[in-house]
Amino acid sequence: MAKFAKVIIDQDAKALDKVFEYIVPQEMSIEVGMRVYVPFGKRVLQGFVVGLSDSCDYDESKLKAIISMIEDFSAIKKEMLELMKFMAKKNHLKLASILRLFIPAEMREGKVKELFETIYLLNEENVEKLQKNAKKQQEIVEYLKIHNSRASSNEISQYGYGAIKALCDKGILQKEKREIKRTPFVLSIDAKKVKLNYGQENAIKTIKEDKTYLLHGVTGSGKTEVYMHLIERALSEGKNAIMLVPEISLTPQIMSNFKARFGNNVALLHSGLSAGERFDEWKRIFSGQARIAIGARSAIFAPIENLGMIIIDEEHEQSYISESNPRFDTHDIAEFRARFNHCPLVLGSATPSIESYEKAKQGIYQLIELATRANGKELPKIQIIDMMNEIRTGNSGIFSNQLLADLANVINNKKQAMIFINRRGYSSFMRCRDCGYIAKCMDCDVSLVYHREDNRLKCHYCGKQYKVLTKCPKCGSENIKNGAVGTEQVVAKLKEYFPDVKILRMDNDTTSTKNAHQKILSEFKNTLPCILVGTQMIAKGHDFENVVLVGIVDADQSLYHADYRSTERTFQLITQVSGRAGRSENEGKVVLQTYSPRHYVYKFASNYDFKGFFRKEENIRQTAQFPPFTRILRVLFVDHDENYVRELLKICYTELEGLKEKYGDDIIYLDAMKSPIKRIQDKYRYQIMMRFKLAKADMIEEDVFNIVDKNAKTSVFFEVNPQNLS
DNA sequence: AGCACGCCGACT
DNA sequence: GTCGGCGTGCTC
Repeated sequence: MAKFAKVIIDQDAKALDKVFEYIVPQEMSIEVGMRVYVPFGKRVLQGFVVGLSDSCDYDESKLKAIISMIEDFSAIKKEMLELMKFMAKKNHLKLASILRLFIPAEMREGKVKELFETIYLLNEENVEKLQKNAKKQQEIVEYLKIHNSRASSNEISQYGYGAIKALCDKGILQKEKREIKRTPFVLSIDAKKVKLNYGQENAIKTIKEDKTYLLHGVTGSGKTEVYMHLIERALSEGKNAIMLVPEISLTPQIMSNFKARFGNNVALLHSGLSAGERFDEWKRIFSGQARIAIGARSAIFAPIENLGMIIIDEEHEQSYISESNPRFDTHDIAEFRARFNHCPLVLGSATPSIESYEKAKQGIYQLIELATRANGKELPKIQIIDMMNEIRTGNSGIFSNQLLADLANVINNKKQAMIFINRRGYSSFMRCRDCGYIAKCMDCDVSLVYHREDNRLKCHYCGKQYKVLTKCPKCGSENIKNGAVGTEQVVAKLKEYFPDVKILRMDNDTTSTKNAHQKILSEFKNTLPCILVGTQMIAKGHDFENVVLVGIVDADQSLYHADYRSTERTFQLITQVSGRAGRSENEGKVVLQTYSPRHYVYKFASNYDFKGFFRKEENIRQTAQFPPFTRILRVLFVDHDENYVRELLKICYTELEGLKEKYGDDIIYLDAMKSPIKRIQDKYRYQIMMRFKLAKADMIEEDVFNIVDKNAKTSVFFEVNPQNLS
């Protein structure tokens, strides 16, 4: 029996991000991976046993003993402990925050953040008890007075735990637990058997080795059927599988297909599950009752042993990169687990990411192509409309004459159309027409977006809501209005042209509840003629046989974003959206409206020429020295205290500049700046952006981590090849 | 993260 | 003097 245990305390603080050692009581049969209660200072905390040993590195006389085991089994399996080490090194994350990804929130005592939130209420009667010199406390009270006498704990935690506690003791603040409810998802089941074509058969035969495959299949080529066969084969060999899909395409259709095929062998992990349901699914996987885990990003952490197949569908999707809290790329995790289990990893997409396709080109991944559609149908024709030309000929509206004519045609034939808009809310600012003032969020340095249905202004970063302004706070003018077009306005305009036609809207606002999503889609399915207006989310996986026209209102939206991936994203978007038209015997058409019709992305996208696009884009990235030929590292400093972050930024930057001498032109770029959104949730954000050549990238990264770690007391986040900068 | 310790300004 | 706020440091 081992005498000492190495324990990681389950607290997300930088100062605690190390291994603590404890004595294992003689009668306790502790195993690696178990969760335990340990004495820590004056408190009792939860911890993870990550190692056992007969010797200890710390002063033995100061060691305390483990109090008890939380469960009598190892919640963290060996593979996951290895994964923890890998992630800590690769993404420079705190150990406890990684371990938390591996178990459901339900299991962690009092930490079910998603479901509970502590709210502090101001008790006006006791305010006179405030002491004059208690500045922090006064600030808290001020803050609450401005915010309707209520605030969540993370809104006011900046003022210090001590001050909050003092206020609670005096009765000036009252604690309240608020529950956030979730609604479960309903499944309808219908099984389908499809005959495979040659390409599909070939793919299945090829995918069997311990390596990574890139499955490039045009829209409608039947990738899902390939996935099912691969999973089936893994099961028949006594092995298990994980399949990842983007959250947005976790549609009832896909889920019911898998449920119908694999029954109770499947555990579905999606955001619609309540904490309890999620825990139940986790337990089914953990105990081996469920052998297939299907879900969004976080399902890659499912405690499945003996993996025989890992699949990432729509591998190019942004959502596979976690952009908050523990930041990681799902591809890396999947790669790790596949190699650990010696099984195939399949990355599937109709529009692979440039990164992945480049790897395939270099032979790191094996490329498999599905070039024909399973139903043998042609892809819909894409017509590009030059909107500048429309303006020149006197049409300054949202819709081109061509699109209007095609829509009229669709309606006459009692068919359906989808109108795609490239962004939610569509920057509907509230602006003063006299002085130019724009309504902004108090805590985040961004403009508020006007939402018509509840007539409110919302911050898309922190979710805070404000009443609509009737008077400009700056100049007092009453001439203050919301500008620009959004999904709502497109619907309103369409109603003017086609007053008798059913027009549905689907975006983040109309689908805040899970069932709303389904309701809109089934209404669309059953209405002829009908127009569905929506954002990104109508681009994914829904098959509607009566859709014969897809309109892309403003394709350029994602194009001129200051982001090296924006062209790639535009290509993906167009391909994706176009795939919605003409799914069955009806011939489809796509009308693409743009203000820059000569941009190369439209030429390639309208011909469905992925390879041509890849060659062009690859060339540009290579000459401009962008990923995948270089690596971008963003170091983000976040803190309530602006002076502190700025000071920290300066110190780190100066020291990082020293690396230039060491690495010469392996460092292409280094600069320090404010984050594009300077403040989120009242925390200031500054960043250092670096770009370096691949050859020495790992070494440079390591040095950067060390330099920043040495200087920083608070939260610093590292992101490799960040997606969107905010 | 959360708790103790200790310094320092305000006030009976 | 002493009460209590707030910065600092430590937890196996």
